[in-house]
Amino acid sequence: MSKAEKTKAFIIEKTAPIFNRKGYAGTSINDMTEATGLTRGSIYGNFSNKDEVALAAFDYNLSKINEIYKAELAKQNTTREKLLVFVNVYVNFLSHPFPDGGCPILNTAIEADDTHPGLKKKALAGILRWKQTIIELIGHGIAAKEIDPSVNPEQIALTIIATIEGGIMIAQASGKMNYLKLIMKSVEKIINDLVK
Amino acid sequence: MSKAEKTKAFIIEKTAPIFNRKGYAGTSINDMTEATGLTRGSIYGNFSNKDEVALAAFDYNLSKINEIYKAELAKQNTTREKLLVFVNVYVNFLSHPFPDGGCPILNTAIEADDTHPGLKKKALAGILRWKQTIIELIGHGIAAKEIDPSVNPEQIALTIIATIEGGIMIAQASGKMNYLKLIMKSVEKIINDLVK
DNA sequence: ACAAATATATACCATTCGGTATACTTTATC
DNA sequence: GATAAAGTATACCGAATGGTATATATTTGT
Repeated sequence: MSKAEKTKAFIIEKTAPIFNRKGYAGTSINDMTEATGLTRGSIYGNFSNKDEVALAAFDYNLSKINEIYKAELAKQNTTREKLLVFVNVYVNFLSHPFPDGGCPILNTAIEADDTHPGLKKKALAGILRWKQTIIELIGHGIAAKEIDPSVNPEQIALTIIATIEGGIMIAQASGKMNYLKLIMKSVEKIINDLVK
Repeated sequence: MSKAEKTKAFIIEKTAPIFNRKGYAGTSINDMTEATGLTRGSIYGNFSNKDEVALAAFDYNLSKINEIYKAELAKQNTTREKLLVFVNVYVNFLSHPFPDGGCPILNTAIEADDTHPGLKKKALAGILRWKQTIIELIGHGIAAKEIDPSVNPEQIALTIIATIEGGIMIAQASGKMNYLKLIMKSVEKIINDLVK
C-alpha cells in the first residue's frame, strides 16, 4: 500500500462521519482539511473533486453497517434468528461500530437529488441490496419450511427496511432511544408472525 | 392584508418547495430571488435572515400535509377508518395537494442539526404532534370498544409514523410507487389487527 | 547516497454566499 | 394631489466556496 493510498484511506475515514452528519452541501473542503489536518493540495492530490470524496465516504459508512450485519448474521442459524439480527443490532446499537451521524442510506437518500446522481444511485443501491438480502433470507426460510409460503417476501423486506429507517429518523430527531425500541418491537412482531 | 404581508406569503409559497427539495444548505438566496422574481432587498425587507424564511417555509409545507389529514379525517367515522386515512392519503397521494419535494418532517429531521435549532425543533414538534393525533384516535377507539385495550397506543403510533416515513424515503429514492403501496399494505395490516 | 518520482503544502483564483446600506418605487393617509 | 410611510430594487460588502498552479517535502527505486 503506497503512501498515497494510505493518505486516501485516512481522508475517507476522517471525512466520512462529517459527510454523514452534515450532508454533501453542508460539508466544505475546509471541514475536510480540519478533520484530517491535511491541506487542500493533499486532498486534491488524492481525489479529483469533492464529489469523489463524498462517494468514497458513503461507501465507507455503508460498509461499516454491512460488516456489522455480516458478522451478526454469521452467528445465527434459523431464518427467524437471522431476520432478528436487523432488530437486535439497532436495539443494541451502542455495542456495534455504527457510523457516526446515523444511517448513510437514509441521510443520502434524503439529501441527494439530481445534482448528485452518483450519491443518489449509491443510496438506492444500498436499499436494494438490503432488500435482496432479506428476500433471500425469507426464501431460505420458506424452503426450509420455517416460514409460511403465503408471505410476500418483497413486502416484508420493504416493510422492515422502511420501519427501521423511519425508526432511526425518529430516534435521531427526538434523541429518545426508547422510541426506537418500541418501533423495533413492532419489527420483531412482523418477523415472529412470519414463522409457522 | 398589507402589501408586505402579501409579498411575504408569496415568498414563502414560492420558496417552500425549494427548501423542501434542496434542504436549507442547498438553497441559496439566489434560488429564492429566482423562484420569486423578487430581489434580495425585497426578501430581506420581509425576513430578517435565511433562517426565518426556512422556518416559515417549513411551517407552510407542514400545514399543507396537516390540512390534507384534517380534511380526510373529517370524512371518516370509526377509529379504524380514521387510522386508515394515513394509509389512503399516501396510496393516493397524487389526488392530494402534498408539498413538492416529499415529507418536510423527514427532510428536515435528517438535515437539521445543532446549527439550525429552530428547524430541528419544528421537525420534532411535527413528529410529536402526529404521534399524539394517532394516540388520541386509538384512545377513542379503546373507549368506544373498537380497539383491543391491550395495545400500546404509543408503540402503534410510532410504528405507523416510522413505517410511513421510511416508505416515503424508499419511494423517493427508487421512484417506484409500488414499493410504497406494498409498505402501506403492511401499515393497513397493523391498523386492521388493532380492531377487535 | 542520490536522483527521480510521488505526495503534500502554499498561495492563489473566480465565483458564490448571506447580508447591508442606500436609492428608488409604490402605497396609504390626509 | 401632496406627503409620509411602507415596500422593493440596486449596488455593494467581506467571507466562504470548490478548485488550480506551482513550490516544497517526502518517498521510492536503483
